[in-house]
Amino acid sequence: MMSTLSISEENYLKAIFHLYTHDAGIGTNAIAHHLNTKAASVTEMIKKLAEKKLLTYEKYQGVVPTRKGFTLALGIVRKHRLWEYFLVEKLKFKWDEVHDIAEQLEHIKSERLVEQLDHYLGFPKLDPHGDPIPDKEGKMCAMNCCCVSDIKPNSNAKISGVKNHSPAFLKHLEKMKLTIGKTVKVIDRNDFDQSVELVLNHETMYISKEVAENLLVKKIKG
Amino acid sequence: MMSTLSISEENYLKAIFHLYTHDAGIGTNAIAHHLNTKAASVTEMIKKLAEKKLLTYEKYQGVVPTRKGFTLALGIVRKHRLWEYFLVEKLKFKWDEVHDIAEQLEHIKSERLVEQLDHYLGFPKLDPHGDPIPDKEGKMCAMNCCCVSDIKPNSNAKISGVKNHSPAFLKHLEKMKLTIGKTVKVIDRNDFDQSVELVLNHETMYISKEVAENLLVKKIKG
DNA sequence: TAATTTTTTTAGGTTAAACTAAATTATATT
DNA sequence: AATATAATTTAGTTTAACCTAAAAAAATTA
Ligand SMILES: [Mn+2]
Ligand SMILES: [Mn+2]
Ligand SMILES: [Mn+2]
Ligand SMILES: [Mn+2]
Repeated sequence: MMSTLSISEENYLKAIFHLYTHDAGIGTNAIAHHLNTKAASVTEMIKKLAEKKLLTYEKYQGVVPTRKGFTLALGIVRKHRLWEYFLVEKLKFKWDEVHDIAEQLEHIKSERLVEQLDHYLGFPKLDPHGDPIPDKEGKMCAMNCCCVSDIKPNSNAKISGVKNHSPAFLKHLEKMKLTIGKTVKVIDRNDFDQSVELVLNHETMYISKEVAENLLVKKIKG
Repeated sequence: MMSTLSISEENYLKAIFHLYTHDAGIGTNAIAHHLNTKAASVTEMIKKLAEKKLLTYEKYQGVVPTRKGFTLALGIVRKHRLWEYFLVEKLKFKWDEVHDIAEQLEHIKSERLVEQLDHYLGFPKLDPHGDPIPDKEGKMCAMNCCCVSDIKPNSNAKISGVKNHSPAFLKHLEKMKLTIGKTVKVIDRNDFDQSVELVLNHETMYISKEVAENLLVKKIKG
């Protein structure tokens, strides 16, 4: 009744899910770029997923995930983030080392495994990068955050996540001690290079435009 | 330099390793049966693995794993058994539920992951079925065990493993409380049906020929 | 609107891993 | 030794997932 998906199919579904939820247009090229394949391959796979009612597709009109496709994608994201949490909290990996391994682990097929793992980890709500972990029903907490570059000067904020997940960026943040949970005060934005001045642990520091745009925070009163 | 193996290649290597170390002849048919494929598919794969110097092969003469192939196979077995241990000890799976999941997990590619997992688990020496877990260098403890049917009457023995790993057999053993570590006294073997009489927890019980042949024990003095 | 550029699809091929059926080699039986 | 049986290999297909190059459609720009 529920023919099991191949790893490729799962990866396409997940890519479409991500593009869909990040509002970005879900064009054939965008999907191809996201998966490191070519547009022609995407068109083929899209047809197969449409056959399986995981998304709706009309030629040249792009795709939209169906309820079923969306739910399946959420399940893969759930696994990915639970495994990342496991790798960091239990196996002592750094937050910049876990994504590639989770890309493999997310395809392990066993409902029991996911539920037991979730239980074992204490039903975490957020993964090591601050991304919400969907629960068994696919529900996850809303992330009302914005990037540092959108914060008004002279306000306090708590670091809550990253937009860019590249190891290079993550390592850079860690070196600067800009890790999740830390509180910062945004002092000012420099018009010349869009760098941002802020205070972290009572010390003044400057972060580049690139960092400010990819570091997510939540405003806090004060 | 070390082209990474596909999941299929890994499964063939592992099957050959198992047949090889259990003395069974490594015929094309035996491998095919072990992997649920057909002999023709085996011949093809064998050629590829021989190309990669993971085994030696001469037409109609069968195969022998090379040092390199043997080492790689050991690495997969190591991962399989470490994951089984993890599933039972940390995620509270039963010993009859872990094999299929470990069949998937054993193919996750990350040296770091295996070493961290091993460390996290406390470098276990045996998996939930009593099979030895190879260490990082491929060394594992020798299992000087034999099946209950080979034990002389009136001797004590400790349950140390299973020959048959099927969930049905494992569940059956658990129901009869014949679990690893338990001590039993072998009383007698019945000539009529080869069933074996033994004492477990001060109670007399009979086990069938099939059970006696697939339950592994270590003799103990007394 | 017409021309140009970009995006998407189609057509046709490749590769890994499977399969069936037929041919070949090895082993066992008479 | 001749024959029958079993194991193995070869030949020829299939399928999923990719690819390149060309065609078609859509979006931009002039
Ligand atoms: Mn990730
Ligand atoms: Mn993450
Ligand atoms: Mn197993
Ligand atoms: Mn085992």
